[in-house]
Amino acid sequence: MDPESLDPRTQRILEAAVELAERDGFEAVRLRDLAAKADVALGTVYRRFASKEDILAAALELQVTQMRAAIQEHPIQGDTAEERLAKLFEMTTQALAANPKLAAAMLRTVASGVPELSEKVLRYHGAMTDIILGVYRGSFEDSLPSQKEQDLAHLLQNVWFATLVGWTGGLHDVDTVLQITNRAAHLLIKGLEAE
Amino acid sequence: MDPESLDPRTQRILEAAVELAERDGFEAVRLRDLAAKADVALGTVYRRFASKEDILAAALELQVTQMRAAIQEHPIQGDTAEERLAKLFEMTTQALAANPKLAAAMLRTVASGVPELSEKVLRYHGAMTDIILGVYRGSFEDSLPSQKEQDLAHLLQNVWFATLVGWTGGLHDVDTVLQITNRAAHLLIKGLEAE
DNA sequence: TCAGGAACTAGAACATGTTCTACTTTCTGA
DNA sequence: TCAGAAAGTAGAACATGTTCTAGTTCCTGA
Repeated sequence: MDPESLDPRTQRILEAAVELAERDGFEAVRLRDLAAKADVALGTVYRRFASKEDILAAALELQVTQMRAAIQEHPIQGDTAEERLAKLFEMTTQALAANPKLAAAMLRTVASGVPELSEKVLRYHGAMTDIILGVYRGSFEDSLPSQKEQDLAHLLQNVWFATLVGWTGGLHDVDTVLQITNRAAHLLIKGLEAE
Repeated sequence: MDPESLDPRTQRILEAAVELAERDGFEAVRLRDLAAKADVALGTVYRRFASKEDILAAALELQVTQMRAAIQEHPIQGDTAEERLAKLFEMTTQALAANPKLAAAMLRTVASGVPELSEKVLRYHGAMTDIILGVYRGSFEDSLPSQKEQDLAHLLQNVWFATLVGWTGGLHDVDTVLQITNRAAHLLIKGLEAE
């Protein structure tokens, strides 16, 4: 999922989608505009992607995969798992908040429930869980994570995702996203210890 | 939000939307079909609702409000909060699973991030939090809930929501939704006790 | 009662996602 | 090298969400 590994047309299509979504959101990713911007024919877009949402799902996958690589490259520092997780969520949430319209478009795609997307959504999900797990443990060595660790990673991802959805829906602001997610991390870790 | 309190045309529009979504999902809620089924003109649909998603958001709000009334009427029995919450999630998840396409359409709407929907989404959210809080406490008396109780309700709702989205997206099955949600309830309650 | 306005209706019109067609260009393997 | 396949292109065509128009019906307040 290296962007370089993609053929040039696919790369241009994804770049154009991201730019359009950044500027004006999901509806602004008009496929005629997208094709023009990427300098391909509309038919070519549809040869490579099944739908508009498929394009955005691919863009998301790409971004998350790059993020995982970046974090493995420059590990997050911190003495406790809770600290490291707080930094992770701070970083990633700020990154999303820097382009709120793009973030909303991608979250909407993940939540669309379109069966054709499940493969890509699953890969996004897996990458995100890996990241959380790696940060929690403080390393990306691949000794098998315990069931408890997996539960924690999965639950935190769910809380973060749902809270971000609330943010994109105008239910609360970015700070609230972090507060809620950190509260969840705190409580879940405490709960696991108490078990 | 009593369905009876709605004017007949609005009621017919919402009923038609739910029927179409139950049978064939979000895309099948074609507004021309919907208007025909509800026996109103297309213009009337747009006089009452801002968009297709606005209709589904209204339908969701209605269903959740009815659910809250039903639960207040017939409280969930159980000795511990954890038991009662497990029953609540079991009931509600099964109810959604009985009409998976409708459920997917509604969740997709909640996650769409369309700003115009935020008012309705907020009301849905509030009603759902009330339900969880009431079940947790074992009563709907309105003594002020503590911050901890609110946190718990909010977090559980997030986990449940995100997991349902995963289910509608084909990431896992209904049983998994319940396992994850119950695990979260267990850990969060433990975490709160340990604090 | 009735004038004026609000809501409704049928249907055209428009925007955009998606598909299809006819033709051209590029790649691939014998 | 070159024939056939695969991929690309321009653009028409179609489906459906959304808006608009013209005319009708219904309600409300003086």
